Amino acid sequence: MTDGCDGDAADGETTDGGWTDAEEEIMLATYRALLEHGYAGLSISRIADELGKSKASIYYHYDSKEDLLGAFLAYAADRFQSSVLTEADDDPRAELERVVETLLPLRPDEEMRQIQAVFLGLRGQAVTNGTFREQFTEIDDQLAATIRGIVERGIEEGTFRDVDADRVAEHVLATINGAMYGRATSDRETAVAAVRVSLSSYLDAELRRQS
Amino acid sequence: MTDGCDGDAADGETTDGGWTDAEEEIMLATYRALLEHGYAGLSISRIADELGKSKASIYYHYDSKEDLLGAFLAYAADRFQSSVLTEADDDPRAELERVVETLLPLRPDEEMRQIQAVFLGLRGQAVTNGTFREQFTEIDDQLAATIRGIVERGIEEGTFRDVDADRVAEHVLATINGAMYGRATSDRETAVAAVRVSLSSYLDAELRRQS
DNA sequence: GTCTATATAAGGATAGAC
DNA sequence: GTCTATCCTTATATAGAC
Repeated sequence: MTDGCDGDAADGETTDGGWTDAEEEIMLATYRALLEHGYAGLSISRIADELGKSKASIYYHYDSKEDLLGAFLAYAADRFQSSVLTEADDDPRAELERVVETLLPLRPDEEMRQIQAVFLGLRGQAVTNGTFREQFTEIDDQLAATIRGIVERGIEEGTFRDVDADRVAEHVLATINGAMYGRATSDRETAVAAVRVSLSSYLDAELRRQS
Repeated sequence: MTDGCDGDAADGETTDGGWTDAEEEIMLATYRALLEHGYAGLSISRIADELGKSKASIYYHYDSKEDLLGAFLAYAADRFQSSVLTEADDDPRAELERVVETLLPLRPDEEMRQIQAVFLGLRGQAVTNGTFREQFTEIDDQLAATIRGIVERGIEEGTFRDVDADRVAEHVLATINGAMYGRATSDRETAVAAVRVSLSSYLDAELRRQS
């Protein structure tokens, strides 16, 4: 990578993360290009068009397309994960429900639909791209840890039964991912609602104290 | 499409489906090319290399790359679905477990891993490709119907409780898809086993008669 | 940091011979 | 049905001016 997450706070850097203004503009242009053309149709030319600058200016900031895409995935993952971690400290069951609603909203707004579409478009490449694969491994690891943490807290507080938190977390994550994936790659409109209902009743049955 | 699923049994057609020998060879070459280079690296040249023939010979059979890919997805879906439908008439709970084991094997052989990798690589394109999207909608519809049918049979036979078969089916499908997807696009090796255990205990709790 | 111009390769697709 | 040869477009990436 040309630049990216190094610590030195050079001029023009924004408050969050380690992205210069120019780099962030390129990331946003990449996002728009992905939305319009999908991963298969993504090119440096397209990104440059969205950016309103020349192709060469992109190569000043990133050594190659691969480099740029790696940086973009890190950028997107960062924003994706922080959107999930916006949680007040409710009771664990409500917190769990809010994580589900965040990742798998019953009525997603256009922005969420787009973010997930872009994300899943990239994730499809992880089948054959090792760098992407590593990054999505980390993303899922962190999501699973978040869910597991909530379940563990519920157990400690005595709100939940003494279940295997890891199993529950993996089940919930897989179900969310599967429904998210289905929503983004098919037109089975009623599926998500059915999964949401079933997932909630599963969690109630699995976690509620009197079994 | 140039040819494909029309009914007339022209010369050179194989027993199953509506594929001529030449077309099936192209499908197999496409499969190998996808395995080696992934969707992003798939080109007519690569397919021709795998086929051992010239690019032009492919254009004799298919009008365009898009045409070829549509045919390939239909071909792959056909083989994928028939692999799931290989079920003897056990009791419904065992049949359910075998569907899960087929789609989400604890120890997948290399062939299954490859089939799923290719499949998910294509599915990633359904985010932006309407034709693919329609085909995956149909695939998921049929998988859901298969699962739902087993649950309904169990209810009729009195083996299962009177649950909402559709909800259970959508839950199971989403969980399977999510775990399959995770396996193909990340390196979280223990996740599938955890999901399998959790899914089995969910089905036991949800379906067993005395609630 | 950004531009124009360009090198070089690969892509999809067709023409016409066999 | 398959081949070679070719057209045209697009892609990644670089050089060198400003």
